[in-house]
Amino acid sequence: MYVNSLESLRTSVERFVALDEEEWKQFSMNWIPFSFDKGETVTRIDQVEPYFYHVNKGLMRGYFDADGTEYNIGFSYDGDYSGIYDSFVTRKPSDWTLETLEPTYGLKIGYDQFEALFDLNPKFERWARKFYQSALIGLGLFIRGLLADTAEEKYRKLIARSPHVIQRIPQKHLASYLGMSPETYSRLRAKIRD
Amino acid sequence: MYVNSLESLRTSVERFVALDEEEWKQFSMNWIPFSFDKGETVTRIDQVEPYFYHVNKGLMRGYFDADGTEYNIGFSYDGDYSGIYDSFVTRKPSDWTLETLEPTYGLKIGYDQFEALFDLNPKFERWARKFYQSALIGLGLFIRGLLADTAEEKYRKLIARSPHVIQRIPQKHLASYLGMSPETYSRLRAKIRD
DNA sequence: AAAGCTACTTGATATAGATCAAGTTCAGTC
DNA sequence: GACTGAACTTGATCTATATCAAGTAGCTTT
Repeated sequence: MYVNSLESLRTSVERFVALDEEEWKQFSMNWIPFSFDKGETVTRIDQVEPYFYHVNKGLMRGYFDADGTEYNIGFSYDGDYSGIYDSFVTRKPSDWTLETLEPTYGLKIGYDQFEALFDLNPKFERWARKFYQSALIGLGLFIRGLLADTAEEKYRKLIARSPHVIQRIPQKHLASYLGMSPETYSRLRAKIRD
Repeated sequence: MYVNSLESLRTSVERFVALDEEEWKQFSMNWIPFSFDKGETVTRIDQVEPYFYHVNKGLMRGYFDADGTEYNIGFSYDGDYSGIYDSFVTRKPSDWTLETLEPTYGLKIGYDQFEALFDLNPKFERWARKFYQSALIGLGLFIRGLLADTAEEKYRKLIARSPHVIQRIPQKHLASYLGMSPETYSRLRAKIRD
């Protein structure tokens, strides 16, 4: 994919702010490579999220467990940011788990280094503001679908919106992401195949 | 409440960043007072949200309408920020409506003036970053409840968390906020009164 | 390539909560 | 301060989706 793993992060960052070479050097200085096998737990419940991630290639899911049932809040893949943001921001133990669904590698940055970025250059804080803005918009759309859509509408919108990604994610996790049981998901799939 | 309406905004802003007098003067310069009666539509569907609001006193709800059913995503009251954030950020017409449930007044700032703040002083961008962070955390909690809690659990958590505010909000809007019908809300109320 | 898991499928049944319906109470208006 | 429409309550019924169950297909590991 990317020979130099920094390029993937740079592409993502420059979606929000343009940086010259000197700025990029400063920005990228404290990010460190990470790599996980498939099925590894990256951040576990009761842990304080130490890192903010950028996924170069791979796939992760964020979920929480309530009485043995898992609820996925979202997935991060090639070119996405990732992490347990509420714990990262509040420095309080997490209710959430971050786990890989594929071998996943990319770059991560620790909390103190992340915060230090913002004192180096206001552009970096602008990047973060825009990142949080976009994350907020994403969750707003997600909530809208959860509240107003029937199971069938949710399923139809998902395949319209993300035809490729859903090939890579086990159905039970997609079902959980859409707020329905795996059986319901499977039945919708059969119904809509026609 | 506040004799000088700027003081309410300042209290909110300084929750995230401390400002000296000069900085505060710069920050507050372009905010303008607003005032609405009860039941007024502040931002309507298909409008591009022109303002970012700070509610000094009063109560607003944000909702969207799907086939005649309204879904509340949240409320803003005394000391809260408010607005249709996705439209404000993307400059695209809104699917959402912002409406007052009480006479509401405070301060607002236009999009260009809001963005201009961030070029004046990096502290102002830090304030915005932290605001979006906190909004993101709030929506995460909201989603968690929607996905995993039963109607009764949602109701119990609401009265535990917001005993005072719920006195001010009509039940049908609280029901919609919790993702249940007004009848279910009413029945839970009767059940838990015991 | 057989064994053993886990993921999916499909059918039968159960249920939380929605919808429909008919009062009742309450708040705003003249 | 009676009138009117909206908000709430309570009961009866309905339904979308969950849960339970049993079988099948598809990976993984040796």
